[in-house]
Amino acid sequence: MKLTSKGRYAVMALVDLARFDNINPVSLRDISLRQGISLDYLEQIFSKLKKNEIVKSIRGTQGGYVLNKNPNDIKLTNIFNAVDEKVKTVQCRKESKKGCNGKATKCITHNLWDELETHINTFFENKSLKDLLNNNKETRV
Amino acid sequence: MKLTSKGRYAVMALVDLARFDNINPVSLRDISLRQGISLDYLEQIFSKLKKNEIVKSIRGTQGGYVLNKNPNDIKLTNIFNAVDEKVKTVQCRKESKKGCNGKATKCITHNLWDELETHINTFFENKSLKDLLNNNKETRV
DNA sequence: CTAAACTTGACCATTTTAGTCAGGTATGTA
DNA sequence: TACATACCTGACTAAAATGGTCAAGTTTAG
Repeated sequence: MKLTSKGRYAVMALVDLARFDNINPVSLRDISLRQGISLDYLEQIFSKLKKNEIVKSIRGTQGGYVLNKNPNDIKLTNIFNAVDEKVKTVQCRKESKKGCNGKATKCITHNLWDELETHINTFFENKSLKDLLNNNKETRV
Repeated sequence: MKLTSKGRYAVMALVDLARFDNINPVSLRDISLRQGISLDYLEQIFSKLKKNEIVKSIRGTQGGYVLNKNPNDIKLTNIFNAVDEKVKTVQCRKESKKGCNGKATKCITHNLWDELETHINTFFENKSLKDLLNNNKETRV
């Protein structure tokens, strides 16, 4: 059970972005340098963030990315959904007519995994980019 | 962010085991049939559960596995640790002298991932095999 | 003495991850 | 108008993790 780097980088990059975009659009090159994330990889990530209307892009010299919403309205859920970081605890999904593992009934631990999934997702839904900014200011060296 | 089948199967198998081992040792073949998990794969899993003293084995005909503790004392944490299902939200670990991503300081979202890890682990620490048995009886069809 | 069940370790195909690479296109500035 | 900077897109890939299988045992009840 681990977080993929795509999800982690997306959040790191957005926190970085949120700290600088009051002044100017922030270029991926700057984020890449500050956060130590490959530029090419960042481009993939931001392409998805843009499709999901979390950021806006400004082309040309002095261009870059800007947040498309208030940091308070960008939840971790939104970010993770955008980059396909999904919480999956069960293989067996609702769509399937069968139960779990090809059985007719739900597997005996089905409720547990549902509960776990909800538990994690709740955490993501309650954390916004704003929270991270505040948290970061407080604990920053 | 997904649960691996090793962790999921381990819990399923133990719940199954807990329901039947009052009478006799339970053979992996039976669990395999009831839960639809490959016998060979179950053997790998139970080898680890045994090393971690969660189950005991009884060899020979009519042999099988038995719980080694009270279901109330077997937490999800114990099971997951046994089969190497670990919750990993950060790459950067405490042992490393460097910060995250080779930087000198902690990455800006480090606290977040630590918090998430704690959040998930708390869930695992508070759930015992006994809870699952009860829950299962209540909701079983 | 033999069948049922545990034990161990090697092996492997597939999928996912975590990127790289190679080309573009748009636009502000000199 | 040139050109540097930055976004944009899609193909490609090495390495790791996953989810097992296979083979060859050992132990013990009946």
